[in-house]
Order: sequence, then structure tokens, then C-alpha cells
Amino acid sequence: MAFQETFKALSDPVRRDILEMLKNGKLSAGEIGQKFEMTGATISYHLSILKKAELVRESKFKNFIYYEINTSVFEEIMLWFTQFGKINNETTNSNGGKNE
Amino acid sequence: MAFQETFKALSDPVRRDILEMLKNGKLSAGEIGQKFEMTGATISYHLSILKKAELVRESKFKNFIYYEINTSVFEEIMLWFTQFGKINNETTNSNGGKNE
DNA sequence: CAGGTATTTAGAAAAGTTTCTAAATAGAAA
DNA sequence: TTTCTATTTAGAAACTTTTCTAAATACCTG
Repeated sequence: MAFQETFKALSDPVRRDILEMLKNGKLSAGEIGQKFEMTGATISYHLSILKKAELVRESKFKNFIYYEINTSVFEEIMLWFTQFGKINNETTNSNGGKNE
Repeated sequence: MAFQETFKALSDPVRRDILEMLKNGKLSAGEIGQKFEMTGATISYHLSILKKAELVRESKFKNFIYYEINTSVFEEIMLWFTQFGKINNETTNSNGGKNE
């Protein structure tokens, strides 16, 4: 997984809204687009970024393309965040704990 | 907390590197800058974005400004991610589970 | 106070992102 | 096969972000 692509993908509010729409299951590109005041081309651009970041997967049925969440990349991102959970001040501090 | 500011702040690799540098304790703006091939002005710009997003806090000592991680915002972001943990396909699916 | 170091602010250039319209593709239905 | 619907691709315009240089601020040391 490429962190850069994943975080960039998550940095846009339209794309985070799309992910929230998908958390209860698959939706087609058209169904997703109905919720936004944007052209289908723009939604397609956002979906392509989510797909490149592997945050969603697509599947085809008739002439629809369905999108759904790909949980595994979310798990890897969560793991990245865990490193900031516990902070160790004072001991490794460059100024020997002099300030505050 | 403003999600938009937080996710935008996390979307830049320089800012994520700064956060990783800070996970063992405080560092001054100058100490942070030494690790990058960028002017101090650019580092200052990145620090201002991390500060606005409340991902870091600053404290002054002599004529240095020290930066450190602010854990609470990380916790809120982690919470946002948990909603994507369990996916419920088939039941709420707009196409009645016809595809795949 | 004068000179020095650390950091920020302002403004501009360069690079990247988001959105649009118009055209292309692909598959379904008639 | 022709036409229709769903979606994507291409190219351009508008906007945002990142970086730089130069100048400003702020605080420390002698």
C-alpha cells in the first residue's frame, strides 16, 4: 500500500462522504453521483482516486459499475495511527525536560 | 475538531514525517528543519498547518519554539476510521445482492 | 542597548488538484 | 443492428498548495 496515495485520497471531503455512503454496502457510480451537485465525470474522477488508493474495489453487473469499501487498507492506516498513542516526553527530550 | 483541516494536514509526506519525528518527544522548529532539504520558512509553514489542525502543540523556551504531538486529535481520527471496520453487504444492497 | 540566533510572515512563482464540457466506450434493450 | 443508458477519458479553466527569497519579529547574550 502507498501511504501517500491513501492519505491524499482521504484528504478530500467528497471522497470521505463517498466512503461513508459505502459503509453499508455496494453502490453504483450513478447512485453515488445522485447525492452530489457535480457532474458524473467529476464523481468518476473521485472514484478513480479512491480505487488507486485501494480504499474501494469495483465490480461490474449489467451496465453498472458497483463500488464497495476495501477494509484491509483501512486496517493498515489504523495501524499507522497507533504509533502516536503513547508519548514519551522528558526522557528523550533534546532540551532535557527544561521547558514547561 | 475540523476533520477537513486534520485530513489535509495528514495528506502531506513532510508533515507526516514531522509527526513521526515528534512521537518520542518535543523538538524545536530548528531541530525539525535539519532533517529536511527545505528552508526554515517552508518548515514553519508546515508546522503552522499541523498546529491549526491541532495535531501538535507549541511551547516556548528561551528563543526556541518546541513542538510536540497532541494525542487527543489522533484519538478522534482513529474513531472516525472504526466505522469502516465491519461491512454489511447483501442486506442493504441496492441491487439485492445480484452481482458477483 | 547592540548584535546575534531562531522563527515567522509576506508575496510571488511553480506545481498540483478539482471541476467542467465534450467526446469516447461498453454493454443492454429493442 | 441501432439506439439508449451508465460510466470513463481527454483537455482546459479555476483554484489550492507548496516552495522559495526577503524582510520582520522576538527573544537572548554580552
